Amino acid sequence: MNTTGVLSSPARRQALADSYQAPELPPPAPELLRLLDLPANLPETLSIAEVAAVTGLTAHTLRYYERIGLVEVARDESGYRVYDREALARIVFVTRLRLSDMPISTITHYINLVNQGEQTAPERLLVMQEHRAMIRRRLREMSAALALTEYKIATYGGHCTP
Amino acid sequence: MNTTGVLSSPARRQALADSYQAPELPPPAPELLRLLDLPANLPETLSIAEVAAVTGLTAHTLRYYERIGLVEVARDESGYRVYDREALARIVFVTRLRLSDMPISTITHYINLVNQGEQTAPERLLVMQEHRAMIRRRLREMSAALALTEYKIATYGGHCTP
DNA sequence: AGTTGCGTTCGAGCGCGCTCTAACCTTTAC
DNA sequence: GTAAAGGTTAGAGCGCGCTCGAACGCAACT
Repeated sequence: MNTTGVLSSPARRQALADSYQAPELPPPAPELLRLLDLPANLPETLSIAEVAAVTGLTAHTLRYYERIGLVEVARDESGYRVYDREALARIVFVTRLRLSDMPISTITHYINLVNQGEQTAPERLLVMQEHRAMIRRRLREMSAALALTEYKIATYGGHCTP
Repeated sequence: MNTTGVLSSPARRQALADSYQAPELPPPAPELLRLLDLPANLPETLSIAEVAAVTGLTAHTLRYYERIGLVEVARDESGYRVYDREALARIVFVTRLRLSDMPISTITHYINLVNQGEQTAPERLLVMQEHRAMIRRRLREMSAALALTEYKIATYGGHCTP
């Protein structure tokens, strides 16, 4: 039973699904890109299906993220998850880091530092600086691979010699 | 017994290892970057350890790549692998594609097309065009993640809200 | 001749990041 | 009332890309 009046009604679910496009699974990256600028007209709290709809993650993955301690999610009287703005922000943050291939272990470490308070700021800075170096390296590698791919396309098939 | 005179002597192995830096495993990406411009003074044929030294892959991985059909490698009289220039080029090519996160199944498919001859050029082109689109998407995602990381660094730690 | 080290094959194992199943409960629609 | 749709947990399973172990062979050095 829902006495708070904030849980998802079918109409609301439908509206959310419509306004953010139902996630079609084969190409997952486009809807993940939406994360980089989330719509501002979101309700105060969201159900797990709604978070899944706006983030492009599956409900399974959201439960998994909670299980491994990446986010804490409140429950209603029936035990259903209730994602508030903070929880959603955390999910979005984690998803962005995942998009740049930060290992979950590193994200967990970083979030543990955050939970420990402000005195861990220097170590957090270090984590992010290392991550920046990794991203830059990967950007270089991907750019080189893009050049190779462009070359292959330009030569229309070509052979297996680089 | 080695009657060809091309197999690795300890001195040659040493020289190769010296001239290309022994691979130190914790950060694997730097030596993989070397692949993007291989040194030109390579011998005609290489042993598996030598290929490992110049590519940064492990001998285990090289055997694995051969096992799954990504490359064919000749043997000497004792059954040892002998990598000629063509095999090395293939390994380098595969490694570049892997660096851009092309799945091994796609690489296998592409290489099968190459082995089937010139009439598969159109399909190969398609494969590469799709791969290019994937690389471009990933470059955008990584750039966005870089921006987030720079922001975190600029605000020195910050919170878990993006 | 013996030791050391690089090579071979086959097959199992592993770490990561999900992904799914089973069994069960709550809410909503008809 | 009943069925459908969505939620819960705990735990197993999976696909990928290696990675490693075992048992053995060959080669070079001393």
